[in-house]
Amino acid sequence: MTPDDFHLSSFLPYRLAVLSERVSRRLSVEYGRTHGLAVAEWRVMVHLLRCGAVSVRDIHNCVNLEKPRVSRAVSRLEAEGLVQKTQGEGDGRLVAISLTDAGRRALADIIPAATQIEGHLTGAVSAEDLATFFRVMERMHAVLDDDPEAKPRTVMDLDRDAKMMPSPV
Amino acid sequence: MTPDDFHLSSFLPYRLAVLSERVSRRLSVEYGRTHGLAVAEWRVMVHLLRCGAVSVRDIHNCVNLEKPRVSRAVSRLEAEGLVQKTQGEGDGRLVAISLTDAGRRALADIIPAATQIEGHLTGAVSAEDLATFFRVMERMHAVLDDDPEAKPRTVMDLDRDAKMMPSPV
DNA sequence: CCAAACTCGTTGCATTTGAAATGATATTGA
DNA sequence: TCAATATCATTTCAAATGCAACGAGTTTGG
Repeated sequence: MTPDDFHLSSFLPYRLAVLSERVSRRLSVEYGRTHGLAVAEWRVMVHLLRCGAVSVRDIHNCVNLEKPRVSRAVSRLEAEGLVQKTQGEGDGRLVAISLTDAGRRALADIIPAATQIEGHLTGAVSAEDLATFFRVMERMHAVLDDDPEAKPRTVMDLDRDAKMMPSPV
Repeated sequence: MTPDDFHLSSFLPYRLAVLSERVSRRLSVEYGRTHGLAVAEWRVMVHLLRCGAVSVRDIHNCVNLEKPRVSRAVSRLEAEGLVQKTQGEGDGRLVAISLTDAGRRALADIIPAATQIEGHLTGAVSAEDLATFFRVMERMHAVLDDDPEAKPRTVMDLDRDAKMMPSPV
């Protein structure tokens, strides 16, 4: 365990960061060039497509973005007419955020391109290896779930992955 | 391929980003709390441990950090006495950056802890699955290598991973 | 009924960030 | 030789980031 044997390029956290950042950048070239979106805005819009009118807090709890970041992303999207904010029904604090038609059109444009990029990446490996890949990712998440020093997963990520886990009693 | 079927939580780039960020954060709790280091500083130091006295450009080319970020990380490390800068020998532009004894001591302290965290993550899966995991990562990198829109890999990452690839003619 | 405690979205503020510009040095080519 | 070009590290500057604080609204408990 000599420190001298330690290589950054074979260190798991580093390798994850490098691949993730590279993939993320490649993707943002796509929706950045075509619609001027940044990562936060992309995540917000995709979430809205599935969940309709939701609050800032809800988005924050689902797509791994800090609250101020969601708030500002929504503001930008509203300024570009891709999203609309309406005062919440019962609770006066909540804001109901939803896609506009223009927003839906933008997504209809971007999602196929995003899916295609994902397809290029996943298409290079067998279905079996890909399944193993995601299983390993889930195992690592599970390790972090048990680590009090790690930040908890969002409900959404947990629910999604938990479906593949043995039911926790 | 209806856009409505699109789930963020099963989208590869998103999943990579979430896991990577979670792992990275967990790790930085470690070296942040014990030695006040940020990610950039950590990467710089680890690189110096292996490569001795090198230039800013060299670090930039190896550890996936923008040049200004390396420059600032080095300044901070120098201010804390973990690193020293000396004027390059032949070329007056270059700066030779190297670890101080205090820097080596700090690494001797941090690396075992970092390795342990990595071990927790990798220990949760079989060696075979882990090998598949890394192989899939390399395949995805290879896809991006062929994509003109993607940012090229650093020499170091490329060399490391290329070793596992069929020799390119 | 109302004050304390909580939750919501936003904003202030200090820090970080990266692209482009800068100043200094090296290299090239005429 | 010496201008033009290239490379190196740093700095500038505008934008992004995230923690903490805030004001507004809601719930709770006495």
